[in-house]
Amino acid sequence: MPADLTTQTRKEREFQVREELILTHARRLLIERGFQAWNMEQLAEAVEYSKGTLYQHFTSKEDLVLAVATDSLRNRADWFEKAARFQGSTRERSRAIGFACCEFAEKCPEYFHVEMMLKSASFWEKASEERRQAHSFQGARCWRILNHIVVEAMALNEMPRDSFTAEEATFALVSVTVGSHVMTQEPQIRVQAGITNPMQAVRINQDIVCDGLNWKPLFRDHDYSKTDQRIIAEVFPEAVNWYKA
Amino acid sequence: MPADLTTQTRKEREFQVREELILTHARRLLIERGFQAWNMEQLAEAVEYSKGTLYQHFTSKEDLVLAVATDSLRNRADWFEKAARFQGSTRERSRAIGFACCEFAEKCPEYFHVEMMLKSASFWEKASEERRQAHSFQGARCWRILNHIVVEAMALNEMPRDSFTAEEATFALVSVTVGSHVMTQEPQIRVQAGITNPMQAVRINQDIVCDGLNWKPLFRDHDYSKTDQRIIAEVFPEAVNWYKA
Amino acid sequence: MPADLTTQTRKEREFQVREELILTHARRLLIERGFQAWNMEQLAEAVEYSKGTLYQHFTSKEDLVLAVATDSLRNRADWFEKAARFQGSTRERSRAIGFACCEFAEKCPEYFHVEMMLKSASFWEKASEERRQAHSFQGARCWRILNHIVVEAMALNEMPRDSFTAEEATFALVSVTVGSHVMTQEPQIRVQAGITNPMQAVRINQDIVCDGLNWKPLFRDHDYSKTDQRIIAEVFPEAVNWYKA
Amino acid sequence: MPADLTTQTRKEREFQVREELILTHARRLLIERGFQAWNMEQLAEAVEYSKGTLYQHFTSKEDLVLAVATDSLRNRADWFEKAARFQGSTRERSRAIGFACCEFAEKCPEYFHVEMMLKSASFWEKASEERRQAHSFQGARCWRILNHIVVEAMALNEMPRDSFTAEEATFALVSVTVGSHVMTQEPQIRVQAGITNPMQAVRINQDIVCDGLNWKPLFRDHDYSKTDQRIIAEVFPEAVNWYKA
DNA sequence: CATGAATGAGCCTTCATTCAT
DNA sequence: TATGAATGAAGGCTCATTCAT
Repeated sequence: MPADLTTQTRKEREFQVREELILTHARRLLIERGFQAWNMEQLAEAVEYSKGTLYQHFTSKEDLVLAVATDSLRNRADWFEKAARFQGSTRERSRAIGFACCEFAEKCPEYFHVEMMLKSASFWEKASEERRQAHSFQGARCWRILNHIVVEAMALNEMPRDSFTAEEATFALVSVTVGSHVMTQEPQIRVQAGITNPMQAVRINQDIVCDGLNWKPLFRDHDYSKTDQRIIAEVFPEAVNWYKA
Repeated sequence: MPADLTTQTRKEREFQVREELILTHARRLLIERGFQAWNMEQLAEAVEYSKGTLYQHFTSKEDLVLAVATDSLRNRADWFEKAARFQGSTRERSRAIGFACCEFAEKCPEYFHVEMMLKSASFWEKASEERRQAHSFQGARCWRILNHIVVEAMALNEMPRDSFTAEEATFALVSVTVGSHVMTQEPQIRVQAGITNPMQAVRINQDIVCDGLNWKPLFRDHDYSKTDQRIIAEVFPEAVNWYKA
Repeated sequence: MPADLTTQTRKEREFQVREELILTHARRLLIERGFQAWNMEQLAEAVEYSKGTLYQHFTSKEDLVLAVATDSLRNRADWFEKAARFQGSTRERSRAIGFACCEFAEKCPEYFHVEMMLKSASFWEKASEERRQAHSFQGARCWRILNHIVVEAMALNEMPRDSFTAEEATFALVSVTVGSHVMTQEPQIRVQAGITNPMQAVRINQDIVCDGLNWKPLFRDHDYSKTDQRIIAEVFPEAVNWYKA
Repeated sequence: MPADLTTQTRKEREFQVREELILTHARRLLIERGFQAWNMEQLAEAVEYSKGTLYQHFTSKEDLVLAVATDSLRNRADWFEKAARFQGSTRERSRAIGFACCEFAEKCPEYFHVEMMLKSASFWEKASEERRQAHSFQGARCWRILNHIVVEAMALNEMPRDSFTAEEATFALVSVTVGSHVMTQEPQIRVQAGITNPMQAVRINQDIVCDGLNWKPLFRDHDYSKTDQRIIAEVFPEAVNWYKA
């Protein structure tokens, strides 16, 4: 193996490692303080590199934050994929995806802190085109995976196709999940709703929507505890923490 | 009646009028540009008062923005109250509240632009205690109104009480509504879900959740178009715009 | 006289005074250090105002520097105008304008330091449209004044019209003057050319060009010392310094 | 001959070649963007060497730019020398040098972009002593060549020696040339003076000055078109482009 | 000798907030 | 009470230069 090839590979590896280090610390700051309440100087100190080095990886603060968000989204899509491969009925698989959403909220809480930045035009303008596309791509992956299960459910007559389109059903599931996570973060709402286990609350809402879509077998007719145990064991063995809490 | 008392009262009236003027323009800026992309100078110009005068009404930019948000929330609670007085079954009244949510999203779009700020600790720290409480108060009003209808529905056996608690049901409705509004704003989601009428999409999701809660009469068993016409006519006569679109 | 009018006027006056103070110090820095070797912080310290105040007068460092340059140009045009009103033959009046050029170089040396910035596109982009136009306007004034004298000289047959156009003649005078000032600043050239009095050197060159244009009465046929004394006495009584040196 | 000496020589040759490569690209950047709007990184990319290598040739960006300028100046001096050897009267030879100036402006336009930097003390401080001297040396060469022709013209009574000294005459020619090039670059001046062919405008001004110096035979008495054709053919056969334009 | 990752001083600009008038 | 000039901290980003490999 030629020396320069090794060198190249090592440097690339180091570059990758450094980029991940930066992303990790940026994610932490995002979780702890949101977007505004930290600056590139502080991040540089945290990663023990200089500001200049940061800018060799990312073209702007926004570009960096978008990269964090996209990373999270990639995780989510990966979890979605794993969940979609769960052996079971379509409703059981959608349930597995529900778990994936909770896993996402648990492991990538910063995403919800960034979400609104993603709606501001000025934010996107400051990010590089490359990262914009990467983000869209991961978003589309998530949607597609869930949508395919819904389409299959309709094909198998496990969900009626006369009330809602597959897209409406997918949209309902996406909406209730995002909304539940958002609401779950509001201290006041938690008090009023008497929520002690946020993830549980999210999953209940997903069940309500699935039942509302008449996705068989209905939650109110069926005991999903066995399924849940299998999902945890087979798909998210590391998820016990939030599931038990 | 002493002259100075009259003066005082007039001054108070003028103060009120000015405060509302400021809030109106701040709301507009919030809608048009979000939180960052305008400053107190520009707001002062817009209201044709000086910056100093602005600070006689609000202790900081955050305080001002929170006041705008609270105003919106007060509107929402007011609309909820009107909707709750609608003559009809509990499900019909919840439906009226669904209308109120859409009315809110239509008339107070800035609220969604401010939402994230409301989650940042540093934001709340800069607002006055007075406004923080006012905000919480209006939030609680909204919750309570919807919650009462759910409780009543359960009392009347229009919604089963064995599957979910009243709080769970309320939370599900709140979550799906917020989530739907949020998702509805994402261009990519709109494309993927084929959404042309966002408000319609929100209301479909509310129906799905209500059906999921088994709130009778179910949407899939019942034609609500007459109810909807009545809601519009009796509660939101001015809502036609977004409803027709 | 209403109180607020007085106030207004006083504030405006103060604003003007401050703007001039800023320009004066900026001019000094430009002379001493060129464009790069000072920053807005240092200027702010020099004028004993804050950076923010600087930016209430000028939109950028470039805008400020352009304002200095335009001020100088305005002076030049004013001096040109005064010179053009000198009582005498066209050649004598052009001679008076030659004095004005020297006066300009003496009183506004920073202009030559800024000149090249004025050729960089990125410089102009950062200045406000308003100042760009003001600069062009003063430049055009200078040209016009000199050009009119040349045209008149041709009309009176004091300069032949068969060799060069009026514009060519004007351009030659402008070029030799600018070039002489530039070259005069080069220490090496001064040594090689044995220049002790730069202004004198500039004026000799102007004479050479006028003679080259065959502008009567020729320098080599005529003693202009009386004219020069009159110009100094009547047009630039304060110019003695550089003239005597 | 020892092996390492050969190697050394080859390495030296390569070093030279690389230095020229760097200078060539730096000149291009100077022409295209001036001094500020490019950085060492971009130059390194352009020459396909690393930044470190750049710094083995030049001690700083300023040092590098000065080297470019000196190179140009060396060209100018070389062209002056060739022109000075032109067979003809002194005035014809000065005419050939006028051509050389145009050739210089055409082939080394970056020199005019760098000129101002050369006046800033901070620029010179950052360049190496070696390069500073090299630059002065080439500047002096140019002056000397022209000056010798003037001296000779006076010796031969082709130019009167009673009006101006040889140095004054040389200085006038240098000044008008530089000034004409500078003015010729100003868009506004070009418009006002109706200049379509900048080089032509420069040469007209040189003629005016020579006539002003009474350098025989005068331009207005003599047809120089034959001379010009010879100069082009014999001294600057490659100059046709700008001359014809 | 060549490399290019790492550095960090430096700069322009913004804007919420204050306070003398 | 209303004003708006003045403030100055803060922050994103650049880039010439260095030096370990």
